[in-house]
Amino acid sequence: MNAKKAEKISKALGDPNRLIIIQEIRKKGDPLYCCDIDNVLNLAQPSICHHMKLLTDTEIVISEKQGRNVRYTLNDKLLDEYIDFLKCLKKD
Amino acid sequence: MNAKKAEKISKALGDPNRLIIIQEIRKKGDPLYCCDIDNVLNLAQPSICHHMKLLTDTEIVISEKQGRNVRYTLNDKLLDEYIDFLKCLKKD
DNA sequence: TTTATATATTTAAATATTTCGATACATTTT
DNA sequence: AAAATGTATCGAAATATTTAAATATATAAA
Repeated sequence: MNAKKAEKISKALGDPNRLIIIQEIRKKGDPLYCCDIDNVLNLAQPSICHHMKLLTDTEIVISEKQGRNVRYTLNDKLLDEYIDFLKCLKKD
Repeated sequence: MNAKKAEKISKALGDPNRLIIIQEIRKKGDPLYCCDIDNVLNLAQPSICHHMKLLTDTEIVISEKQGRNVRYTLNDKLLDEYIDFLKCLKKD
């Protein structure tokens, strides 16, 4: 992973609401719908939508349209690549 | 590490200049002075200072005053804790 | 096919971040 | 003690991010 990508992911993770969203996806066992987040976050629907867009744009969260819902899952592979980037920042 | 701390670190890493600074500290073998960064970054001195403050506030970078210079090193321990936090976001 | 539900987009305001010039402070050198 | 050097702070402008109201779109249910 290059620095630009790591920067984007860091930025995506650098917000309290988005961290809660990610933890919620993780907690739910994975597949989670947009509306599930309404219950956890004290935000208007467009705000949640904005955060979801940010997370899916970086691909750290993957979205799949399912009927009129959207199903979200964590991109474990990309998370691993991000972790590897961070490990490289330490001594070899 | 709690989410609040992880958020701060993510935010600190979510900037191209700060990532360059961190990579530069890493590249240099570790101890690096503030003025070393002038050569790498196209930023005014107060801007660099601002970024260094942000990085040291989160403790991801450690500063030690040495004469009229400041010596910077990476906090590998905290980086590890951050990595552990990220690992917990994945499936157990 | 009208109505209801879930999500997305647009627009605008509030807030936060980034940047730099001016200046201050601390230490070292002369 | 004065000058030089390295870093920090203040204040302000430019830019980016976060938020929500209004509205749009897409699918499902009635």
